[in-house]
This record gives sequence, C-alpha cells and structure tokens, in this order.
Amino acid sequence: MTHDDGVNTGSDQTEPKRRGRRAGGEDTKAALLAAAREVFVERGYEGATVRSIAARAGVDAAMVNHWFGGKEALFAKAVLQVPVDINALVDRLLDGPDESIGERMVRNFIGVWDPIGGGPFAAMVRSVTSHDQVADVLRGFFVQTLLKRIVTHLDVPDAELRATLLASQIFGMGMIRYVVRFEPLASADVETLVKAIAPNLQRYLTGDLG
Amino acid sequence: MTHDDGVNTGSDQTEPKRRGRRAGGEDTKAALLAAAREVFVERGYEGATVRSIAARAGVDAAMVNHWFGGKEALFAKAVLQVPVDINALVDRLLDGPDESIGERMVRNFIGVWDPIGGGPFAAMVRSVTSHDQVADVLRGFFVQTLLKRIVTHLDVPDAELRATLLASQIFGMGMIRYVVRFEPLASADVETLVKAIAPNLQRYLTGDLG
DNA sequence: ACCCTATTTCAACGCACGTTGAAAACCTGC
DNA sequence: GCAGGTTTTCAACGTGCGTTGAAATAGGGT
Repeated sequence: MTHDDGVNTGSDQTEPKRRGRRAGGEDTKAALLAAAREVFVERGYEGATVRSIAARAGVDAAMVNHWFGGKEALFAKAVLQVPVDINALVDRLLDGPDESIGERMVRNFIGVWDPIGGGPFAAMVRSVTSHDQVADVLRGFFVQTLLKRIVTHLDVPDAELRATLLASQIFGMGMIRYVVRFEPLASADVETLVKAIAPNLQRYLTGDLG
Repeated sequence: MTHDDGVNTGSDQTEPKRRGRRAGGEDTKAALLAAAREVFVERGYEGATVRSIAARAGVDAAMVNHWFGGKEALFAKAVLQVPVDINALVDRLLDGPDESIGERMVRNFIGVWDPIGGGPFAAMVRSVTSHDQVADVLRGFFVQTLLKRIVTHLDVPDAELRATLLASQIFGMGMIRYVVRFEPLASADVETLVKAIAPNLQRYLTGDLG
C-alpha cells in the first residue's frame, strides 16, 4: 500500500495517449520483460499485478496478453531469465586451489548480491516459498547447474551431502543478511564474513564429516 | 486454480444451512484459528482467502470479521501463536556442557520441526518474506528471546556476531531441509546431520573466528 | 498514394476478494 | 414461555484483478 508507480514521463497534457504502433526505436516486449523482472522482484508473483507491470513499462496492460499470452507466461519468461549467470559463477568458484573454494564462495556470493541490495535475493526466496511451480523450476535449476558441477569437481565421498550442507550455510547467510537482517551479520564487511564462514564451508567441502 | 476445498461433511441435503447459534460443543473461534493456521501455512497470506479459511472451519466467511475483526487481525492471532515455546527450548540448549551446545542445537531444532513436517517452518519463512509487519514482529521476537539469551550465556568476544552466524547455519539447514528440500540433506537422519553440522555450530560458538 | 497488417489503447466483461448489514436461529435468564 | 442478547448465515456492495474484442493509429510494400 501507500506506494504509487511513477509513470509520468514529464508531459502533463490531458489528451489521451496516442494509439497505434510506436515510433521506431521502442521495443515494448523488452520493456515489459524488464519491468516484469523489477516488479516480480519487488512484490512477488501474486503481488505484482499485470497493470502495475504495464505501467512501469509505460504501456497498456493488454500488451502483456498480446506479447506473452498472459501473466503466467510473462512470469515464466521473466523469472527464468533473472538468475545471474550461474555457470560463469561456478567457473570462478572452481578456478583455484581446492583449499580456498570456501573463501571464494563467500566472496562471490556477497559480491553478487550486495551490489544489487539483496532485494532480488529476497524475491527469489519469496518465489520459492509462495509459488510451487516456480519453486520446482528453480530447485531443478540449482540442483542441476550449481550443485551438480561442484559435486563432480570434488573427489570426496558423500559429495551430494557435502553440496547440500554447503548450500545450507550459503543460503542461511543470505537469509540472515538480506531477508531477516540480523545484526551484526547483516552489516558485516566481507573480510569478517570470510574469516568466520569460509572455514566452515571448507570443512563441508573437503573436511571430515564423520 | 483447479483446486477446490472439500467442505462436504457428508449430508447432501439441499436445504440451506441452519442459522443461529451452534449446538453446545462447537467453538467456531477456535475452529477458525486452527483453520487459519493450516491455510496460511499452505498458501501464504495473500493466497489464503478468508472464504477458504472459513470453509475449512465449516463456517461462514463473515465469522472472521465477527470474531477477529478482519483478515489482518486473524493472521496476527493465528501466526503469532504458532512459535514453539522458545524459552523452554533455550533452556534445553544451555543445560549441559558448552562444548556440546552445537550438537544440542541440531538435535532440538530437528526434534521440533521434523515431527510437525516442516510445513510451519516454511510458513514462518513465507510470512517473513511476504508480510513486512509480521517480519518485524518475528525478527524482534527471535533477537530478544533466542539470540540474546544465548549471547549472555556465552563468555566470548563477538558474541552477537557468533549468534547471528549460528542463526545463519540453523536457518539455512531449515531452508534446505524443509522449504527447498535439497537431497540428501532433506532426508538425512539426525545422527548424520549432528556429525556434519554440530562441529561448525560449535566453532561459531566457542571457536576462533579471526 | 493506397491498402494491409502489425501494434497499441480503450472500454468493458466476468470473477474473486474482503467486508458489511440485516435477517434468522439459537441459548439464557427470568 | 417470553424477552433479550448472542451467534450464525445470507445477500449484497465496492474494489481490483486478468483478460478480451474492437477501434484507432502507425509503418511497410507495391
């Protein structure tokens, strides 16, 4: 509530918007996708209305149906394109000595999410917990592209268990830092977190679990 | 969509439901609370409609307003009554040698959430991520009753940081096990998790973070 | 220039939501 | 057994949603 979408692009003329095809440079399909990513991130699936997305894109709500066929389809197209380039991220993680993978994980995770403010992280969690269809998609996605690559790179027993333990610590750090915001972890600098958390990740990766 | 609430309690008589006060034994206020907890857990705040909650309770939707004053108030009453008795839980955690607090944390956490299926845990997360008002309440609650007591019991530097690190690992384990359900962690038995996670918790509690 | 088609806005539909006021059924105290 | 209050259902309201069909406007081909 109490939040209005700023749509005015300056002109305060009272004439209705012109219809018909836009001037050359515009691409409403791309504008809708960008707006959808923003609004889905801010409000979650149910909270993000087609009308607000269209308003953000500066376009009529009917365009969502015309270009994507409906809200559901737009959501699929928009969200499944959101995830950061996970493969490149895993490359960076695995590139280097195995003894410092934990440290690189902490640095990369914070390096990715801190600059964009953690909002998208909270949105991802919101999607996972509130929209079963997308939860399944994201689950499969993470398991296949992230965990599987790490697992096959490690030459240790119980690789799958180690990978999920790893995920639990990273995910938990994200929850505390970006979603529930417990201090002082939420405001701690990278070096502090690396020194505190990396050794525990390292133990999950290559240490003795049992 | 495509999901109907089964409300029929057997009789297929076409006569409308009788009005007026119920027969003696019933307590619709309690029935609404129970139904609300279930439906809020299953669908989240926005997804849980007043009508579906009332239907689950076998009662008219207007009862929500009559007994609680509205959906918002019902949500507050229902959700804020969910949390397990945290104080008793902290007692159990701190009762014993400091060297095995980590192990007791894992055992107690799993002992609490596993029997109730993890659904309420997912609901808590859903509440935190989708409803700011409740997020604040829960945040204050956890910080004051859980973290503060552990912090004052520990005689170590950086107690607050240690407490939040602890929370990150426990919370993350809950997310992986109950919400996103990554295997094999989601199905691992308690002993496996104790051996894997407890040492890391113990390091956060009493180890060297520097 | 002219038609044709793609693009866009507009107005309206149907639906589901939370909420409300009044009527009906029940219980309690006298 | 009747009066008064409590509990419950019912019907309706207003709102906002996603979606739809038609009208309006622009560009592209010939």
